[in-house]
Amino acid sequence: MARRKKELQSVHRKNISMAAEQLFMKNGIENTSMNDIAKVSGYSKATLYVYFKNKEQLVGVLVLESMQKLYDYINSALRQSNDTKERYKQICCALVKYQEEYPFYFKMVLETINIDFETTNFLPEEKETFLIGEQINDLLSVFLKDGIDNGDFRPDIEILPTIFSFWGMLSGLLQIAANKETYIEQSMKKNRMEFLFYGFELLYHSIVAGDGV
Amino acid sequence: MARRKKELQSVHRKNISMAAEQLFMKNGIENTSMNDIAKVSGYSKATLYVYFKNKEQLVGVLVLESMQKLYDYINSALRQSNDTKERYKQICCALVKYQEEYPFYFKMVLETINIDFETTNFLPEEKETFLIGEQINDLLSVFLKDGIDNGDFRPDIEILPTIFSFWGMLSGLLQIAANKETYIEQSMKKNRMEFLFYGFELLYHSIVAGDGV
Amino acid sequence: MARRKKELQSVHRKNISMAAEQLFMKNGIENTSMNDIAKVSGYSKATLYVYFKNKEQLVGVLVLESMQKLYDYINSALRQSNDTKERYKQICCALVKYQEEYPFYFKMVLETINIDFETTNFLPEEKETFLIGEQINDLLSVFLKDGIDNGDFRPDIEILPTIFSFWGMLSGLLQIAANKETYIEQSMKKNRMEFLFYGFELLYHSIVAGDGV
Amino acid sequence: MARRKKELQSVHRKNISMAAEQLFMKNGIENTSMNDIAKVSGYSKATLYVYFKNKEQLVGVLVLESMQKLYDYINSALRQSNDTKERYKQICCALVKYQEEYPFYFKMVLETINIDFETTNFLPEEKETFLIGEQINDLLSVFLKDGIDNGDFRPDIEILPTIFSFWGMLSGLLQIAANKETYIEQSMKKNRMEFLFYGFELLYHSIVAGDGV
DNA sequence: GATGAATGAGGGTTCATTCAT
DNA sequence: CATGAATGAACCCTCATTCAT
Repeated sequence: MARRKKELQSVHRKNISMAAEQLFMKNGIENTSMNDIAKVSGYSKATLYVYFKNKEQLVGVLVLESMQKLYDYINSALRQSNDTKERYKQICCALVKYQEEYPFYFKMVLETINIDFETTNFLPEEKETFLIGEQINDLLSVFLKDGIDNGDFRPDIEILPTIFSFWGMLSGLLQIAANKETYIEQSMKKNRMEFLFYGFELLYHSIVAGDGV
Repeated sequence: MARRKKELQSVHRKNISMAAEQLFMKNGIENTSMNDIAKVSGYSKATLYVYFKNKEQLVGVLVLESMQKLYDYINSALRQSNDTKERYKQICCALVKYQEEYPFYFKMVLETINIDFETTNFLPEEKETFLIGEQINDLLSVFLKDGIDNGDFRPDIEILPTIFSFWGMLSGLLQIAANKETYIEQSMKKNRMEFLFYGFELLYHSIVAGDGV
Repeated sequence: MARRKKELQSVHRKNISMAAEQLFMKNGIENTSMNDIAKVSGYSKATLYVYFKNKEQLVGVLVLESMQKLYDYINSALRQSNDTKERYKQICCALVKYQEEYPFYFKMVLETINIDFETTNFLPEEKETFLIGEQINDLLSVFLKDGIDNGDFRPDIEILPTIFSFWGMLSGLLQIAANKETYIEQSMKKNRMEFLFYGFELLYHSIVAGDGV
Repeated sequence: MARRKKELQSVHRKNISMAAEQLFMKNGIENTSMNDIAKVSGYSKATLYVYFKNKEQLVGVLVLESMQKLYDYINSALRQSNDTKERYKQICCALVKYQEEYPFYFKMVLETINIDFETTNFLPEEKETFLIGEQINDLLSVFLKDGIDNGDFRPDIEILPTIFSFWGMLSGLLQIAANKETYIEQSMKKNRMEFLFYGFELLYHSIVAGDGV
């Protein structure tokens, strides 16, 4: 019984958060009102506040969820193969998949996380999101080290700065691919995915060991 | 007389747009109200609408201005030297400078531009912004071609996809450097500029010709 | 069984009303939500409405309870001594004690009671509160008459108007002493109790028989 | 021209504040919404915020205004006569008049003023209200001293404690007279004013010099 | 009898925008 | 031309209350 109820609870939360997600994606967070979310989710505005403390927490939960999924994606991407290049590609694919599912949070994850982490107030969701981010970095750290050990990557690259650079660069690439899809299609002969893989390939050169790919 | 008035007009526009710019930088676009702009610029709220159709247009004009400046920065960056590597660094510095001056427009330029370019309504400013973007791309196109011709860059890179990839990647790098400054400082031993130059260098490897930098 | 249940009922009512009382004192009636009361009392919000018709009734019950206590206080104050002056002081002390315990109801008792008593709808609690008020007045009435008979009070005072005047004046005094405690301490050299007793003494003069205290 | 405009401004403020006053009196401050005020005043809700920073300030302004009037009333009451008893009665009449005009603020003035005066934030209106309160006390201080010098008042009364006691007592008396008007009329043979003057007279005895009134 | 779930109604406040002057 | 004045619409959020179970 208790179980049943708990399930119901989480169903409602899910209904609401899915409506929110959908709206955040279409219109952006700032341009999505609790009213909109209420309408789309089919609940009354007041009910939203039964399941989520406020809008901020609703966003926080969504970001956290997406972050967990991103971790899973990257984790399973790394398990697909032992070949460095292949693993790199899988990671890129994971990011593509993630961005397609959570276009909005993608930006947020890269922008908002870990500001004033020790000092100011942050929601529990924000903290957990941060921790998962750290775990993802650990995953990537191992990947890079393995690649260096294999001789696939240049031995002079620095792990952490490289990870962060890649975070920035890959997300920048994905964003431009998403935001300027039509323009890219018109000006070059590539569709979005082709463009992306061109960019991924390009970036791979930046760390690959001297004798080529 | 008519001339005089036109000059005055543009003075007022400048006063307003400068106030807006200043506020956008301090508080962000969303958190800057027309009221704030009116107060800082010294004009009445209604007067703002004499000189700008609405807030959107005011933003558009500012984006355009920043884009023009970006063009100038990149243009003069390329004139500083004939050495490919050096010119690359100058371009990076231009972007850093630009981001420091126009942190907000930076994101916008990369996100908003040329959506629905043929079909929907867009402000004249948006069109012009787009055109300057094209000119910047031309500049970079020549730069890349020169590099290939010199043997500094790999001959197999494709011009336009590379330019766009770099746009995305460099802006992603700059954004992450800006948004996670403190985190970067704490987790690695690098400050923002050191991190950035590590990233720039990394990315340079992605196009450099085989025999090294 | 029926009896048992009834007892339980009243236990629940007590639990709720005590939680409410505690919250009303800390935050005021207006700033205490049924939600707060539910949380503190340990019952669900809906259960509150099983035991009390609505918030108003819950307040009404609490006012009634406090009124009963006030009656007890005054009653026992009068039993402490046969000396008129001493009894007056004891009554004042009873009021002080009451105000300290029920700061909120104190005001309510003096403000809200017996408005539209004959005509409009009023809760049974309000009626009972009123009746206890009458009993208190009876107590005071006897006290005044005794004082007059003893020659301690001026013979020309009118009983009921005097009682009511004293109600108003003493409660006003207590309120000002409570609300401006710090100001009083700073502007005169008296703390709250010293100020109060100065006031009580002052007011005693208003009814004392000619030859002084 | 400028003058004309200023007048208009203040007309609007007056319209709004009068509507608010009326509603505050009828329903209390807490139970009066900005919406109500908008409707009654005939302005839109947004316009209210053009003329008053927020609800708090609107209340503050009203309290200040009433306080200024109270000062005027008391000041002119004291100028009406040189006879101590007569002046006392005039003051009481001033208070009656004040309470009739501003029943709501009467309570506020006695409750809210000068809490945390040095330390916390308070609106400029609150500060000014406080200052006028001080001036009123000065007025009363002189009145009491004169009475003592004349031999009309007991020489052993302490000025400030007496003033404060009277503030509390008189306001308590006025409040009870207002809140229980019907009850008073029914239980004694006095109407509100008769009851009040009985109380005023009673209280006068508390400070009058020994040989009677 | 007790409550989880839900909500209608309303709270104060902000903002881009309009329009008569 | 410049603006004081005004506002509709929207914002996030809270609350007392109800009702099926």
